[in-house]
Amino acid sequence: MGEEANYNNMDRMINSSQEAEVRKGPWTLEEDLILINYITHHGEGVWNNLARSAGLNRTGKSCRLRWLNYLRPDVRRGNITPEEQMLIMDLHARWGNRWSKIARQLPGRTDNEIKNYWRTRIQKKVKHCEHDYQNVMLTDEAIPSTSTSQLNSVEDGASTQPNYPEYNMIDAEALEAPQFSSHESSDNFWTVDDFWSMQPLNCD
DNA sequence: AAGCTGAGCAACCGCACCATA
DNA sequence: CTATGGTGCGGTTGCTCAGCT
Repeated sequence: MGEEANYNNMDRMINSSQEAEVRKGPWTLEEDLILINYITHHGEGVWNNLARSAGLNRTGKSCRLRWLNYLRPDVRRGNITPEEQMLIMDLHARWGNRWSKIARQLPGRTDNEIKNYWRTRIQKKVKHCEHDYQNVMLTDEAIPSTSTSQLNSVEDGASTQPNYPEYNMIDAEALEAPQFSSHESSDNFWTVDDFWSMQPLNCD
């Protein structure tokens, strides 16, 4: 139903603009099949050439994105498990918004999906929990300020190792300390201790 | 039932980096 | 050394849909 609406929109887009121009917007089922079929028989290669050779009126960039984020056979979509969420949160705490790097630690997940997941789910929860935490601090001054030293401890990753099994999947390169010069490099930045101090996240 | 709103997601954009001619 | 083209990445946009009033 929704897809049909998309196709109708695409038809309108195509009809209203010059046919020769490179297409943008949602991919049609037909385009998907062409791309899948072409890559199945010829491999990925140079994307600009691929787009031309396959007869797709798309940029190589668009084809690459569609293939990597959606059409690849090993792409897993939806249903991010709690374990994956924990891993995403921990790796984000280590590396910041290095989505492609994070995605490499989650087989079948794409950087785009993780990025979207972070922005729509985790970031919202983090903010919500931070808000709750601030409210608690404002209303209960009896709580000792132990968090400062804990928050600083993120720099030595060893003290903050999560204890879920997926951690064994991470290779040595992946575990190297992140090269953060300062937190201002990312508005989204938060430390792993922030996470461990606020979990479980389902605090709503 | 209709309108509104926010969440979720696919896709695009712009920039940086790299390879090669 | 420089220009050019291809690729990868992070940020952002815009569309769709479900839930709410």
